[in-house]
Amino acid sequence: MNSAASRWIRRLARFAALTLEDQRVLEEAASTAGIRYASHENVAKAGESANRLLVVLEGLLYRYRLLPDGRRQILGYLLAGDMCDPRELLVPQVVETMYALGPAEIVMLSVHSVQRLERQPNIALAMARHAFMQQAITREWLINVGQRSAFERLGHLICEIHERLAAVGLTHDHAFDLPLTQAELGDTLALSAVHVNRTLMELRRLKLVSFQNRQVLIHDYAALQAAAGFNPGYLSTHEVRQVSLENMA
Amino acid sequence: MNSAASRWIRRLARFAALTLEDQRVLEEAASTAGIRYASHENVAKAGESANRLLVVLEGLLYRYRLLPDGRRQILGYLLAGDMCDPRELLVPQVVETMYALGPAEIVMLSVHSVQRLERQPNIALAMARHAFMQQAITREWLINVGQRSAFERLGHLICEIHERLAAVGLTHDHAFDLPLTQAELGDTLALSAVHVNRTLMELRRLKLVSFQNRQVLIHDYAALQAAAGFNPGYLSTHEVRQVSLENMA
DNA sequence: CGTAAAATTGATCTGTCTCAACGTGGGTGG
DNA sequence: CCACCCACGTTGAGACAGATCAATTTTACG
Repeated sequence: MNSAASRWIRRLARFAALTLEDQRVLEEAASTAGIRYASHENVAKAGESANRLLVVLEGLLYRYRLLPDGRRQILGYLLAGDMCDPRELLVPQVVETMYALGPAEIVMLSVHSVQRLERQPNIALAMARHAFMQQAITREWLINVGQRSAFERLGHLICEIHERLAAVGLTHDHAFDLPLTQAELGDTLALSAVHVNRTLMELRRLKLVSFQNRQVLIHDYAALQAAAGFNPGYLSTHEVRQVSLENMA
Repeated sequence: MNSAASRWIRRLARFAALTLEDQRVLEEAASTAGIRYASHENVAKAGESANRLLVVLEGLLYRYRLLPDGRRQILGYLLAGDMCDPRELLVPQVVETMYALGPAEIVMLSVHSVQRLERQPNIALAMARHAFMQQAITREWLINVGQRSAFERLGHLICEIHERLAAVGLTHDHAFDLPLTQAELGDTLALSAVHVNRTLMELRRLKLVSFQNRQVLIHDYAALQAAAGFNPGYLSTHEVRQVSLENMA
């Protein structure tokens, strides 16, 4: 299974068991709708009518909000395999926020196409759980920005991205590509670019992570997780085996 | 219409037109499931199995997360008429976070009961849109905590709560009850209680808002909204008339 | 009334921001 | 193929919003 829809299927399969038929339907949806390649451009602007649902096959998009005076907050990433919440189609008039990106391969599903997908119970369940996880991520970010120090924030974000990319096979031995600027990391974590820089150096100095040439290299994942207070539970909604095991101990 | 379910119905009606039959079904769901009254207590703890859906008929609950060292972030409020996202029932094992409250009147809907509700298309739509709005609120909070000053944050939160309470008839001429402690406001806005206090006094000094005896009094709503950069668009998912009008101008 | 929680006030400290300069690498046009 | 350039990263110094610590007053309530 190495088609364009491969990562998408792989991501959804983490949230519900998908039959071969389900997978075929997903492949078809991905190929029917036009594939678009975009680079450093807004994909969907706030205020447009929301009649297409975005799926990311390759690359990284993010959603952000600009305040009148230029301050910016990045609200979430869509990594390869991620898709928007089907509920966005229930709000006819406006996309609440905007998207931008590095080079990426995306699919815009029509309302009709989404309806067909939702007729497959497993797919519907997987999409709902995936959307639910994205909500959990937003909450985690709120905790991050609200309560954690710059050091913890950055470490936590790196752990999260690592887990999410690992789930679709985009990490190789605790290393992965991250085409983000330090300024963009700053707008994600509500830190100045300067302070992101200093914090990254601190992480490197402590031999936890290095980030150079858009490549993240985690040297000591356990220590990083501990230092950042990272707990991956919120990223998987049904693999709760660890928790159950703990409860039995 | 002044039953216990009144505010709930009123809230949902903002997101989709409800027939009399729909309203009857909601009333029934609210009365069938046991009504519980709780005060300063956790309603649902993280880790419990998620087999009931919470509806708030009266009072104020909030969802929070505690970090190991005692830091706390409040993640969202459930005001009178609000309910949890039906998707929470799709994650069988754990409630991701916890709830706590002031005195409140709540309903715990069974899975069965929720399924019956979702068989009514209008209700299903209203619930989905309501849940979608709650997501939008979380994103707005992320922007709040990430980008805005203490002064703006507090003003923004007050505006938001005012709008949400007004939607269910719990404001009287720009005044409303808010049974929150300054420390709780701090944990909501990621500020120390001391600084919340000082900021509240600043708001009062500027004749924008006063907050005394758990009563909020907005003296100049227009000026407050302007000072806080508040735009209520994210609270209503289908009343987009203003935007349309702007677009035509 | 008494007592504990909440609000208020003052003094001091600090994480992070801002401003400003400088280094660096990769793409582009001459 | 070189020279320039511009976005990005790095470094230093100083400033400030908000935290922390520590009283003191006020309010809610049994």
